[in-house]
Formats: sequence, structure tokens, C-alpha cells
Amino acid sequence: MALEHAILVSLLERPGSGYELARRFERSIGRFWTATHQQIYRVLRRMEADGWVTAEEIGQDGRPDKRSFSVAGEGLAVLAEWLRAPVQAEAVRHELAVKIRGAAFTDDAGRAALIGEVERYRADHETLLSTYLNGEKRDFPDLDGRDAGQRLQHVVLRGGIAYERMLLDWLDDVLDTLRAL
Amino acid sequence: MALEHAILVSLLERPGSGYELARRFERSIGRFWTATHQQIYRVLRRMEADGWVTAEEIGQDGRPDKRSFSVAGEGLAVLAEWLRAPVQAEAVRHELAVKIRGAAFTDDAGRAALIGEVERYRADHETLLSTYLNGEKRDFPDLDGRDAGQRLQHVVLRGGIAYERMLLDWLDDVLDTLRAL
DNA sequence: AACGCCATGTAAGCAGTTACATGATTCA
DNA sequence: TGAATCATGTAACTGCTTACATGGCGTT
Repeated sequence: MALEHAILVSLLERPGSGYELARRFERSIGRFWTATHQQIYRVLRRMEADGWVTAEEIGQDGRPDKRSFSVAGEGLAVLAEWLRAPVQAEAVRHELAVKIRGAAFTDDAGRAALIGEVERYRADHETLLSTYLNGEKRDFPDLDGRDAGQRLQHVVLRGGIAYERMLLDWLDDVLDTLRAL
Repeated sequence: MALEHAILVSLLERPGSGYELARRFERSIGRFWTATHQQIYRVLRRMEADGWVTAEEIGQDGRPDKRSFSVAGEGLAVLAEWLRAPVQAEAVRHELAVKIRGAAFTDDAGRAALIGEVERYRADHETLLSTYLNGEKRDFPDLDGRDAGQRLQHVVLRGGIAYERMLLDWLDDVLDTLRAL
């Protein structure tokens, strides 16, 4: 119920086409809100029909034309209203936790396989942490003199970094526990 | 695609009715996998039809009869296979992060409202952390001598505790950042 | 020649939510 | 008397995913 809002924020940070939005949802904003291109195009069409965003046709040569979207006044009002509303409880889906509890009901071979999976998962998140840290060095090198948008993007990134560090520590705990069974 | 598996794990930990499962999904297991009772009943019917679980009719007096579900051999096999499969990337939905980045595009009043919301959110998670810590003291008082299931449930709970602590620290960072804008 | 990128879409289906319904019992 | 708990469901809908489609351009 808030893909619309994620799109509004992304378009306010920088206008762009459905395709560009889809790319962002694979990278930066997708770290905390996922969406496929099909879903983005559909929602974008609805938002345009409702007057939340406006499209500008941009002819390109060497590439297909595109429709670049910007947030309209109506969209800004919708966003402002949403920001005031209570933060909804998230629908948590932590598959790994289910698997860990499930490990009590499998054999040694299954448990060994799970340990391998957790190690792979841990390696992925170690990579992700590096990506975040590199992004931080690149995008937020100085401590002040930046605008509100920059500082807010930075605090969200710091959240991602804190999460990944916590996760890596916990995964070590998980691996110790699984190995000691 | 894994509510089935969460139900299997929960029923292996303790057989129960759809209603009882729904209650668990509001409390313990619901911390990392949410589901409504409607969804649970529907999936349970399918799982029964597929022979993953079996039901036992239990007549009660003073209360409605219930159907207590247990995991069948087929269900155990399905679970074992799932445990060996790669951990799927989670569909992240972190509404608060979107709102924080959205705060760059609202006025002082909107920002003040968001600060209030973050404070409320923080208070909720402080309560949740207490609940976890109390649960830990109650359910895992000793350091060893427990079975595999207990140790695995404990490590998952430690994950929840680590997450909440990380979150509270980050929310302080967020509040500082919002107030300093 | 083949692959990946840019750009946008349709179609089918499943998962999950919201709203509503029933009915007995226990507790404040 | 009213609310909460136990217990199970139906119906309608929305959101989202998966699979498929098109077509030109740039790179290896």
C-alpha cells in the first residue's frame, strides 16, 4: 500500500522514466522497498491518471523514446499526508529464522547443508556491507555542509550499515550454534 | 511461498489447531513470519489435501470442537527438502526508511509530525525488546543441558534481541538527524 | 553472432488482506 | 449486559510475481 509513496520519494529525489525507476528499485531504494518493473509501470499509470505525477515525452536517438515522470502538486500533497500517518507495522518475512528453527527436525546431512547455506548467505551480506561502506565513502565524504536530502539519505544508509553489521554478528552466533549441535 | 514451511515448523514444535496456529503467528513465530487466520486455514486445508499434515478431531466441552494438526511423513520430507534449498532473498519493505527520505520534501510541521511518529515507533520497539528479554529469562534460564530445538529457538530469539537493540540505536541517530535539520 | 541494455508493455495466476458471519462460553 | 476468547469459515478484492513479447542499439 505504499509503493506509490516510494515512487513519489524517488521521483522527487530525481525525475525519471519507469525503466529508470525500476533500476533504482534494484539498487538504492530497493534496499528497503522492492518492486518489479511490471508493478512500477502499472502503478505509474494509475498515479498519472490520478494526477499525482506528470509525464514528459523525451525523444532520444540511439535509444527508445521514454516518458520521464515528475511529481505533481497533487502527488506532493498525498506524500505530505502519508508522512503524517502512523508508521504501519511491517509484515515480517524472515525465512532464515524459520529454517533455523526447522533445523531441529532434520538429520545431520540436512543440518550440514543448512550450515553451508548460512555461510553463503553470510558471504553475500559481507559483500553488501562493503558496497554500503564504499557508497558511504563515495556519496557522503564530508560531515556537514550538505542539504537536508543528503543528510536524510545518509542516515538511512547508516541504518543499512548498522543492520548488516548486526546481521553478520548474529550469523556468526547462528553458525556456532548449528555447529555445536 | 513459505507459509507452508513456517506452519510445518510450528506444528513440529507442537501440534495444534488452526486457531492455535493463528495465535502463535500473532506471538512467537509471528515475529519473523506473519499470517492471518484466514490464510492459515486456507493453507492448512491444502496441506491436509496434499498429505503434509493430518488432522485429529478433538471434542471439547465448554468450547467448540477443534481439529488438531500434526505433521505427516510427507510434510517432514517437504521440510527437509526446503531446508536444503538456498535461502531466498527477502522482499524488503521498510516503510520508515521511505518516510525518512520523504521528510526532505515536506515542511516543518510535517517534519515535526514525523519526529513524533518515530518517537512512538521507538517506544513500541523498546517495549518489544523488554518482551524479548523477559522471554529469554523465562524460557532460556540455563546456558546448556537443553535440546537442539531449545538452543535453536534461543539463537533466533537472540537475533530478535540484537535487531531491536540495533534498531533503537539507529532510531536515536534518526531522531538526532531529523531534529538537526 | 550472441548477449546485454534501454524501454515498455500484456496476461495469467497466486498470495495475502479486509470485511463479514456464526455461535457457544467465560469473565468483568 | 457487554466484551473477550475459542473455533472455523466465506467472499471480494488488491498487490505482486512469473512468464512472455517486442525491437533497436552497443559491445564482445
